[in-house]
Amino acid sequence: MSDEIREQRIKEVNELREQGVNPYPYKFEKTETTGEIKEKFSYLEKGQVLEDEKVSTAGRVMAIRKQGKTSFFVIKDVDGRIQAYIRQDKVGEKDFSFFKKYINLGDFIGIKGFPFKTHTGELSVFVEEFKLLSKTLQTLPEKWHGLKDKEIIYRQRYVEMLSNDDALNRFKIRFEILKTVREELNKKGFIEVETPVLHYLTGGATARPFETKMNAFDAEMFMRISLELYLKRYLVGGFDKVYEIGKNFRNEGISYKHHPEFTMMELYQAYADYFDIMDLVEELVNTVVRKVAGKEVIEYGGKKIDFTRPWKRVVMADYIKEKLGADIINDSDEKLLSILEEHESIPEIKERGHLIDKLWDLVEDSVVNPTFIMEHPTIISPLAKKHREKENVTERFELVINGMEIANAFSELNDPVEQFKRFEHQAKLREEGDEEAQMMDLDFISALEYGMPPTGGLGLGWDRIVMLLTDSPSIRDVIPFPMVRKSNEENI
RNA sequence: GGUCCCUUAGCUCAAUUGGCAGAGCGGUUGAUUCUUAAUCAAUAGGUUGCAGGUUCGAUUCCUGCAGGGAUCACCA
Repeated sequence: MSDEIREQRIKEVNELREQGVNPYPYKFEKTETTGEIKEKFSYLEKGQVLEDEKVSTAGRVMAIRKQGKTSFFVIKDVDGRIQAYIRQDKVGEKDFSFFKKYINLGDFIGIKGFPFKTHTGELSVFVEEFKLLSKTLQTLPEKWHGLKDKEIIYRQRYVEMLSNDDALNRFKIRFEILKTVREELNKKGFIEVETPVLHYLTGGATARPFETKMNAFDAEMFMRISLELYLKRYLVGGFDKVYEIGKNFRNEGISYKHHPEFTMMELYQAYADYFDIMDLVEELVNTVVRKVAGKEVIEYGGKKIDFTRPWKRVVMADYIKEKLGADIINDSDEKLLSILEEHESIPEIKERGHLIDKLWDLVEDSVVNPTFIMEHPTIISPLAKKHREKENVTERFELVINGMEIANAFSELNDPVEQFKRFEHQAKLREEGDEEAQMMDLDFISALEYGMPPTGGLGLGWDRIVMLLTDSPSIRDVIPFPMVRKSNEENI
């Protein structure tokens, strides 16, 4: 039982304290990461020793190969792993026997020494001094297969990260992507802003919200389902280019591409239209892919996805007509419904907007390479401006990659009277039982009445980009601490 | 929420038709001064997810529950 090993470790911790050794000391002067050492001394020849070069690093002990008067061990830090070599004749009998007795897999250790390359060519650190930095009481997962139990992986992600190097790397990539996005947008003059998470009204998307309560005002509130309506208020207020990267909360089902709490970026640029935003998102995502993947054609689930610019631009109605024969602009509701029925896809709510959404769902999977799907019908786009030339459609596009909607953007509707009418239609849908329809936000209308410049806006779900760039089959693989059912275990 | 599948040692996995619950890693003890999934010897570690049922006998068959996965529905 693990308890037995745990008891053994606690016994050792107590022994250490009795010997005047703190098993959880305060500090270690770590001057190099494992990666920095590897980079700096990779040029060494087999067997070459650089006794005058001093290095100091620290990390978690991931493997120990103890021998009589010498040991090899491997330490892991955020950069990777490096081997260390300790010998009794170098550190002395007392320290060496301490190492053999008290250093276990999983412990944190700090080492000082010099670099050398073994006879088999592995760059290693020859240990002159070491310090136990933190005792682990738990056993590590199996060293060869790593951790595979999905339940532990999701509930105790830290165990996956510490044992499976690819998990740590996956999350490093996630945050490198977000960092790159910020750098690129900041370079273009966008200002990163914040908006409230708790709303009285939800809007900006069609989704069921999480409900909560604010004690101070004794008021029911919702967690935000989008960032849109508050970000637009910044434009009314005088900001030209803003963006926010933050969590949205949608009280809907979980799937390989859906998670109730997910990371959304929204961006608004005054005086721009949806074509400008198309160029911007194409450049931004392409830059991120090139920087993180180092190439423009990536592999996802064995499939090639080509991010080379320019990306395909397809009118939504044309695409659906080509694939299904349905004309979402001119066909009657009855006709659209009958086509849906042919494909055994019947929406619960038989309102035209839902029929169109359903038809789109049927063809979405056939899009693999980055593609802009354009000109969505007005009826399913309550916040988008009417198309400047065509009837019944908006200046909107969605970026679709590998059957997933990655981004959604429009020339933003800034006519307050028109916006009010669109909200009224949404309100009617709500009354008819569509819990996902948007709520009437009169303060937002009021903001528009003060005037919002012509604006191009974008929403982009970065989790899905992270999936693509880490070849992860599920969004839960790229959300560090995904939602799990409340545990029954008392001691987890 | 529906349907199907999974749950055995800390971890990764076995267990023939329903017939003594096993291995590797990890742990402990010992040997070992260039190992790298180190090696060698010894050893501890189990209420087979939980609760019932069928049976002489259940890890194995049945029912319920819990957790997890896949998929469908809703959604991005």
